[in-house]
Amino acid sequence: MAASTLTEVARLAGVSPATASRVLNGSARKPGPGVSERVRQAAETLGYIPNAQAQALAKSSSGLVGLIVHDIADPYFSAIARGVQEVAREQHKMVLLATTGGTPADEKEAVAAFAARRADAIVIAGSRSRRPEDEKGNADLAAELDRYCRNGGHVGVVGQAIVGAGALDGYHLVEVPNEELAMELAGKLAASYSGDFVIIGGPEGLITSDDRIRGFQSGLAAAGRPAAEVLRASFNRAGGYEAGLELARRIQDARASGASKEGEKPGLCILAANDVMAIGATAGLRSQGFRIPRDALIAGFDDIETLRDFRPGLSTVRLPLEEIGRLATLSTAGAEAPDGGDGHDDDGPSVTGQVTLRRSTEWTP
Amino acid sequence: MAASTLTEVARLAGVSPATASRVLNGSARKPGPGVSERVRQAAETLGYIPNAQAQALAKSSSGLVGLIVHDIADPYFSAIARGVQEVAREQHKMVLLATTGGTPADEKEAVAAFAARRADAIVIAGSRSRRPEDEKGNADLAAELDRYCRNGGHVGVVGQAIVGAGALDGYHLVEVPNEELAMELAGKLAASYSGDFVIIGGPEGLITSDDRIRGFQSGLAAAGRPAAEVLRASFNRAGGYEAGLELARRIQDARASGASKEGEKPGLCILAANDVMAIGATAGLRSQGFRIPRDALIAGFDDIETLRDFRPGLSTVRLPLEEIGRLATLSTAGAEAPDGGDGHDDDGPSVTGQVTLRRSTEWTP
DNA sequence: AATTGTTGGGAAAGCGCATTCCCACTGCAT
DNA sequence: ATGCAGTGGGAATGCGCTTTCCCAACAATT
Repeated sequence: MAASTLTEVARLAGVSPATASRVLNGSARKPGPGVSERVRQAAETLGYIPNAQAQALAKSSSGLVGLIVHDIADPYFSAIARGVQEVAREQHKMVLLATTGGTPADEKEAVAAFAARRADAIVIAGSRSRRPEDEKGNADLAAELDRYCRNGGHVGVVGQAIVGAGALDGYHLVEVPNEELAMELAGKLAASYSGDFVIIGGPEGLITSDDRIRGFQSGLAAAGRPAAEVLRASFNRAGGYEAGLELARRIQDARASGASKEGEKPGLCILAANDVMAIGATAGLRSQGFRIPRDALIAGFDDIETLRDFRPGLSTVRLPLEEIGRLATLSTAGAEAPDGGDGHDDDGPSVTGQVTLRRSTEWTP
Repeated sequence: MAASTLTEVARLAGVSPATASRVLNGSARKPGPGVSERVRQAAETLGYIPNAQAQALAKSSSGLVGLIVHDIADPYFSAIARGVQEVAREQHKMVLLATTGGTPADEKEAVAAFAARRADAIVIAGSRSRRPEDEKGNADLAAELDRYCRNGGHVGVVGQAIVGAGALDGYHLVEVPNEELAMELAGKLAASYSGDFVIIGGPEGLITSDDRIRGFQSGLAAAGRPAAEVLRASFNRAGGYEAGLELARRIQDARASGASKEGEKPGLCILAANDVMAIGATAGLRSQGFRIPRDALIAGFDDIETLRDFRPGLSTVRLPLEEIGRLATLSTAGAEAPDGGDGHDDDGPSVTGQVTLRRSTEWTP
């Protein structure tokens, strides 16, 4: 038994398919009450479900919004996804999910797939990369997105503009002031802690990571501190863990050489480029017997919800992730904010975060 | 500029649409090499992207798999989602996401939407409910799913069968032995801890929660312990937190009345129905000055990845969430396992978990 | 009473593609 | 030379729906 069609409903109701379509789906023309009732009845008894594919084909609008993330199980992305999903729901759309691990080639493919499905909008979350080996991939991705935009698509971009994309309408950027917030965080920490800083960042070229690192450094510089060393690792918990092990080794060395003493003051303050790296680093340090904040201070970035109960409380920058997802999706919805401006998309909505200091950076001599 | 169509490509290549279709999409008939090359060229220069909607309409198979979760930002669901996504990717399908908060009415709607999009499969994760107020909703959901199945759809169900669904082919259950594992966990804890137990569960009627609670109780009973009291709260961090506050109050009372003394032994062992509730409860207890495991032991369920670095390490039951998502999706893929059986779907694949004891339940007198 | 709107409904033309026929042509055996 | 299977390509139909256009019936206007 195949699903029943509009035509069958129409036949059962004794009307034309056109009329059935008008009553069952929101049309401008409302047929008379008697006819409407008959059609609705027929649809009910047949268990009619409109074929969204056919509808999309006929009116060329699919009610789909595509979402591209690195990894849906990463709490950073799942929080954004929740926001996207919410807005989609409000707008009676469905979200199509693609996870790419951050590989531009995969992202390009995802965009193509979304374009093939004629998604009304694409939200692309997750950091772009500037690594030389990604250059080709980025160019391809940009080209694919440009094409999508030229064909009337809207893309909501989280964080930073697409590398190499044209200045097309259709792009809507939700800016996240990573650098400024990182600077603020570093500044606040520098005010209360006088020791060394070290930064744990993602691979070089990952824009979000680089922005935050740059912010950390400016914050330190503004406070009259020397630039911090930057440890590179993968932008996740595992990367943080490795970096944590490396730092544990250094603290041990410093103590062995008498440059620092246990219990005196924390050997260093670690600035991690995101929360999960910070947690990973903490785990790495702990595995070597070090404790936070006794032996080292540490701060993260994002304020991941699931991690807020972590002990000691992780100092971080709270980012309204869900809101970011919402805004990115809303911005694609066509309803341009009526700001009396140049007509151009005025850089889209922008969000801000909030430096949040907790126990992990509290040092009481 | 609208996206170019197959017909345009065909015209540019000087062939018929039929031929163009044959070369650009996998058809049984392969046109000659010269023609193929011309068509491919034309497609390239035009930036042709096939219209998936039209393709789906023409061959009635959409390449879509629908995923229903309560909340994509919940690490339990996002882990499953990752598994689903992986398999979908392997099979060159896309996943359509719907979040419902667990409301049967919303889930029914999601199923209808998936059916409308002619999704090849639906994976429904997230606990069903038996609450009386959900009865109507469940029946509707079951009816919708049944209809979807009868129309040839496949649905992968995580955890427990759909309440009220018919015994149709098309349903594929990935069983999770919640009760057995909960029993095992409770048993192991009862072996090393002689005090009182209390259970923090989700709302009554939530099947996953109820199964686990039942398992806890059997485990205690098997160890010769009295049944534990069950505190009901919402099945998330907030619910756990509230329950934690309540338990803090009780511990305080017990101490005030001299029934228990600080530092003597943990006042009780808390069995939470999932990890996030356990974390919430821990936070609640801590907010009142209590510490784990000094003042109370606590265990969770799921072994959420993000929570593994939590201190003290949370005793829990490790569930292969990602694998569960994978299996649920794979089971819908039509390739029935060739088990020499009754031809029926042999209960589908099943997974198991692993009791994992950590510091949160370690009591050293 | 004749004309002009106005309304409610149907017929038909796509939307972009897959696919089933059908036809012209080749190479081979007869 | 005639018949045949085999091959590469096109014409046409249909997937299920929306929408424009058209037509009949009726009410409202001078």
